[in-house]
This record gives sequence, C-alpha cells and structure tokens, in this order.
Amino acid sequence: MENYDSSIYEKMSVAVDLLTFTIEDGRLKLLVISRDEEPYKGKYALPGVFVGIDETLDKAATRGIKEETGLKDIYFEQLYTFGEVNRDPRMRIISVSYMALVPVEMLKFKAGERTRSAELIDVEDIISSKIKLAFDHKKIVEYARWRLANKVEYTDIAFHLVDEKFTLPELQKVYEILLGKNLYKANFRKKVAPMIEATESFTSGDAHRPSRLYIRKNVL
Amino acid sequence: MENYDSSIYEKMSVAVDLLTFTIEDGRLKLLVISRDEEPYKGKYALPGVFVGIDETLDKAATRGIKEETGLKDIYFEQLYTFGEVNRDPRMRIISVSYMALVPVEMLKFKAGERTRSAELIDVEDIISSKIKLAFDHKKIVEYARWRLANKVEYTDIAFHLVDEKFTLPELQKVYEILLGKNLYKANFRKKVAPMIEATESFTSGDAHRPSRLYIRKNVL
DNA sequence: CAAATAGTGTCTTTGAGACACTATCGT
DNA sequence: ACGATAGTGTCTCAAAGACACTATTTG
Repeated sequence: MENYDSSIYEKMSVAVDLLTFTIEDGRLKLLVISRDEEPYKGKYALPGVFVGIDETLDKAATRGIKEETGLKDIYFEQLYTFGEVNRDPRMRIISVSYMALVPVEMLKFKAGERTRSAELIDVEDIISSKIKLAFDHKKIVEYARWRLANKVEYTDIAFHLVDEKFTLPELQKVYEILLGKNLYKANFRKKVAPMIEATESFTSGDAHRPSRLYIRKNVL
Repeated sequence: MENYDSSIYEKMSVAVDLLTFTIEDGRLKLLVISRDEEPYKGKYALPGVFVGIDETLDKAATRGIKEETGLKDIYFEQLYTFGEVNRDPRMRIISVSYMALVPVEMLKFKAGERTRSAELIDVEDIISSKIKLAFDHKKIVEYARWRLANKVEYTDIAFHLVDEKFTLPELQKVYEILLGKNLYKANFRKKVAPMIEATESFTSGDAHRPSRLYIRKNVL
C-alpha cells in the first residue's frame, strides 16, 4: 500500500451476505430467500445487500437485516470474507458474510413488515445437500455452522436464540441443538449458573412441574 | 441480492493488509513498512496490496507476503474485514486483513530478496501506543494480537513460529509470549505431548543438559 | 396417584496447576 | 564439584461427566 496509485487495480462490488439463524421446532433454521431471477432462478440463496460507497460494513449488515426481517437491534457479528473470482457468474463480487441470531418469535412477529418473502429452512438440510443453495452459499453456511458450534462452548452466544426471559430447559435445548449432542441437566445448570439471574416468574399450564424463568446476567 | 442491478452502488477498492508475526529476542514482533508518501509519511504501517480483479483474496495475500518477505508457503489465515468509511483519507478502501506466522530465521534468510525495506517492531510497543501506526492499523493489530492469544490455547498455531525441528523449551517460550504468562514445564509438556513427535537429535554445545528436538506430529 | 418434566446432591473422572525432585551438559 | 538448563513424578484442586434421587404440576 506504499504506492497508492490504484489505477491499475479495478474496483469491485462489495456485498454483505446475511446468515440469520433461529431455532424453530427444535431445529436450527436459516433465513433464505427464493431467487426470482437468473442465475440460480428458483433456488434458495442467502439474502444480501451491496455496500454503499459511504456505508460501513456493519451499517450495510444492519440495513440488510432490517430489510429481510423488519428487525433492528438484534445480535450479529462478521463471519468471514469470501473473494473467489467466479463466485457470481456475472461480475466480481467480494462478499462479507455476517451471522445474525434471533429468537424465532421475533421473526414471526415482524413477518408482515418484511420487504420480500423469506423462508426458514433446516440448516442440516443444507449441510447434507438435501436442499441446494445458489452460488457458493453452502460453503458459507457450513462455515457459520461450525463457528456457531464453536462459540457456544466458550461464549454466551446461545442466549441470543432465546427470549429475554427463558427457562433453563429451553436454554439447554439450544445448547444441545448447536452442539449436536445431549447434555446432563445438572451439569448444564452448573455451567450456565454464572451467566444467569433467576426471576420470580414461572411457566404454568403444563402437566408437570413449572419451570423458573431466568434472565441473562450482566456480564462482568 | 435479489436485484442484481448494482449500478446505484459504486464499486470500491479492496485491499489485503498483512500482519506478519514472528518471535525475535523473546518478543512478539510484527513486520511493518515505513511510509514514504503522504498521508502518514514517515509513519509505520501494515504492508498491503490491492486485490486484482481476477485475483482471489487468498491469492492477493500470498502475493503480498511474497513481496514483503520473499517467502511463499508460510502459514496465514484471514482475520477480519475492516470497512470504515474514512479509514483512508483519499478513497474508500475495504481492507481484508490477513495474519501470517513465520519463524524469524526464515525472515532473515530471505532479507535480500525483499522488494522494499521492512522492519520488525515489538507488538507491545504498538499496543501501548509507544509506536504509532498509520490509518486504523493499530486497531487491526490489537485484534490480531487478541486472536493469536486465543488460538494458542485451542489450536497448534504456535508451531508456525518455531522451526520445523524445535526443542520444548523453545516451544514453551512461544506459548508464554503469546499467552503473556509463564507456564510450568511439566504441565506444558503434558499438554503438547499429543501434538509432537520426538526425534533422535539433541541440541549441543550449551553449558547444560542438551534438549531433545521434536517435530510436529501429523494431525489426526 | 400416574405421567411428565423441573430441579438437586453427590460420586467419579479428567485435566490444569503447583512444586519438588532427578538428569546431563560445560567449565 | 558447580552452575545452568532439561526433563520427570506426583500431589492438589477444580471442572466435566454420569447418574440417582426429589419436587411440582395436570388430569
């Protein structure tokens, strides 16, 4: 970058691709759109937006999330930047992927406000190629899936997939889905104890013992 | 990305910024260049290259590393993509940062082949602002430093900072520098045991017990 | 009271941490 | 023999894993 005459280097389009994960019916789901144009017409794809010349990457991600879900102020983080030359057959696009996590109730609530139709599909169906995605999007999903499983173990990222008030069985289920294995509840409770704060509310109406509701404890 | 008419979105320059770390004199060092043009003339900066229109991000990183160090086939990984609007006062540049790790002997050996002069500076001097970097490069270094400390704990990334054959005291020193704390050698040896393979060579000439040389074991 | 799920107590196992000891070189 | 660094044995302590037990609701 010593020589800043970039005239010999062509500029390129930069896009943000969004991976919005949620948990529905005990499965990890991803928000995708159905392409109505070529290429890959009719295929599912990750929603994305181009980054404006005066727009930060994070801003573009926020805008994209708003367009696709009607939501703002939900958790997201940058994942990885994909820059293969022929990712898109029409032109060179650098794609910065972002991962967002949201409790499924928030998605449903805002359904009417969405700009265009989006669908939730089972992430395992993508991984197993039962459902095929356009472009190199499967690779991006695989990477996000891996990162998610990783971060569950050493961060409190899973909390973004449950409501503000949640029961421990609910939270445990999220951990189990992301980790792909069952956990012992006694051990699970010990593990998350430092991250949660009990409320005085309980579930009710179920034909079994009520479950206490918790909130996420303020991080130290 | 449903609507691919990106004409309203201006294209932008994409660059790869390189963070080449090594360990010299028991300190973590970063390879930087001295800027000979405005802005930030005379300041240290991360070396970088623009990404060509037909060039992959990884390819651009490989090319940049070759230009700066004369080396190819060294370990590197993508770090994070910085896209603040005014990172560079002259134009909008999206910067994809890459981190490379190399044993210091390899850098010295190839010194003559370098395209332009580069320097190794102490990373802690950057963190403490004793040495100031151009642009937003300090932020990038901080992030890389954090990632490095993190990955030492759960990957074998530290092995890229020692020679192919290494002693355990050497390797332990690398861990200690990256973690910023001293380790007990007995415990350290237990920890790395699954990742190493003993050779029949030993150090010699020192006024103390020789140290066995090891190589990295093939990952399972 | 039976079925169902919530929640607790505690033993075992594993790994990190701490520390003292032995080993082998050059001088 | 001494100084210096390499390398090992083992105790302690804390976290993870496994499992059995108790608790509270509806029907």
